[in-house]
Amino acid sequence: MTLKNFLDLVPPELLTTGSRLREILELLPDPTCADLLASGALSDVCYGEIVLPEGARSERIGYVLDGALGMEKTLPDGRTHLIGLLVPTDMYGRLFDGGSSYDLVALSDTRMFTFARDAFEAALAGSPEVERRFLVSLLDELDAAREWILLLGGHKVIERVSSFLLVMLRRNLRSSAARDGTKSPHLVRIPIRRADLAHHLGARPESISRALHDLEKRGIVDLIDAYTVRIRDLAGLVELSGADLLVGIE
Amino acid sequence: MTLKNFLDLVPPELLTTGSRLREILELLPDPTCADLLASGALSDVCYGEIVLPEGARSERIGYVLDGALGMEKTLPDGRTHLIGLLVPTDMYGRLFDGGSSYDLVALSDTRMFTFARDAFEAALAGSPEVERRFLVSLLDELDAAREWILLLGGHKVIERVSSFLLVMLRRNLRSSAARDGTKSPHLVRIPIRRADLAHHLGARPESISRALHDLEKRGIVDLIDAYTVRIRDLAGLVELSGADLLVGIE
DNA sequence: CAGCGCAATTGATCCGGATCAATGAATTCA
DNA sequence: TGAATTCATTGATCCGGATCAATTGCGCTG
Repeated sequence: MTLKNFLDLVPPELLTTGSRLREILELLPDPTCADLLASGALSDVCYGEIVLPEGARSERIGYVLDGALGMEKTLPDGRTHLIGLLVPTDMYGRLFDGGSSYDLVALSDTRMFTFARDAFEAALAGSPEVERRFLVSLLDELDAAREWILLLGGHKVIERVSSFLLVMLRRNLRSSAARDGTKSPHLVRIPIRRADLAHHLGARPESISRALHDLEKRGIVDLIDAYTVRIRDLAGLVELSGADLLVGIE
Repeated sequence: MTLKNFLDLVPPELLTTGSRLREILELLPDPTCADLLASGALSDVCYGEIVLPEGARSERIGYVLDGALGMEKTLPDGRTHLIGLLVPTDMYGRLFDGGSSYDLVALSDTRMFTFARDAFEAALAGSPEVERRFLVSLLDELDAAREWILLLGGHKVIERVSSFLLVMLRRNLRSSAARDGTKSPHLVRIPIRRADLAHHLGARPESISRALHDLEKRGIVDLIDAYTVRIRDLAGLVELSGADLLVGIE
């Protein structure tokens, strides 16, 4: 696998500013980069599959291309909690350290590109510059977690649903940015099922459904199908979300 | 300020395994360590004071000695959300990067020890070993954020209050560990006011109060005063919290 | 020591969302 | 093509916690 092959494989809109991966790849000296890509491989999983169990030290570092992965924590009494969501352009795999404290589960059929962990670590170790870049990507992750906490802080379900749509919209914009001056109507794809979304937002599927249809009745969104929403009134959505999740959407 | 003076100043129970600070200090070569400590200073703030406003690039790195700081996000409509809590042994100050996306606010009268940011960065830059250590401390922070998400996922207020008490208990134990075989009765100090705690747990002060007194009626805790709780039935508390936040206790 | 002010607690009421139950839409399979 | 399965949606009811309104308790200050 060469850098060129890789760039062909990965849809270009997934390698723009949204991700640190491209920056990292381009900072690497040729031989290191080749080593890293040589270890790369495509991987597909189906809904419900456990990509990486809690505590396991992953031998592969992954980059989500399509679909969605959930960070899922299982409580002793058998219940589970979703504590995070990985969508295209997100990476997973804990470097330089033990396993994570949650299962990584596919929340829809998902395609990933994975690298060998040791090749990745070698690449980072070889360049302080790159390691610094990786550190910043960790800070990003921390921000994402904090944003999630903020989202969960919205007491009413409709607030949380609005915030969620904005988070998703922003991610879409970030990854498909740059090209297409054609101000495409704000289409948001919800990559997971109602039950999982409800779970993620600390609510029940019925409440999510009602909230979405409430938003539609208010003229703020159109529901295209269960997994697709068109945003008609961005300002109204922001208003409802209460938060400043607008950041990054002009 | 020398290493010895510093260690005298800081209560020893705040420099045990709970914190990465000691590890970092001890890894540093003497001159670097001296430089770092030379830049150190004590700092006290009162309830409500803003330690570090959103977006500001802090010139000092802080280490909380006593009290509590809150990471507070202000929404455009004026409401605020607490998205994190810093208690003794926690550090703050974003290295190698811009400001954070939240205000840092004192939630009680708080004492910190602070270092100059450039001295701290220089110390890290001088040693990959130390930088690696710092990276791991970031991973810890990420875990803490995820734990908080998990806590907020508990739907009932009594679950969240129970989880909160367990989180606090564990932190106490971590920092006062090692010495005192005298299994002190599990005393938990709540370092913040009811209103802030409620805010933090996504509830109202009245609900927090009722939940705590409910716990007392069930014989699970004794309420010593508004800021102190004795845990009588740890297993019962864990049971109620639903989560596995027991990790690290006993 | 009395009075003030703030925070915590307790009480009463109301509403959002969980829960229980049923229907509708879409996909799979015989 | 029709039955079975799986989700999403809609409807009805109930409860936990928000909200509104006092009351209690404690540290300060006059």
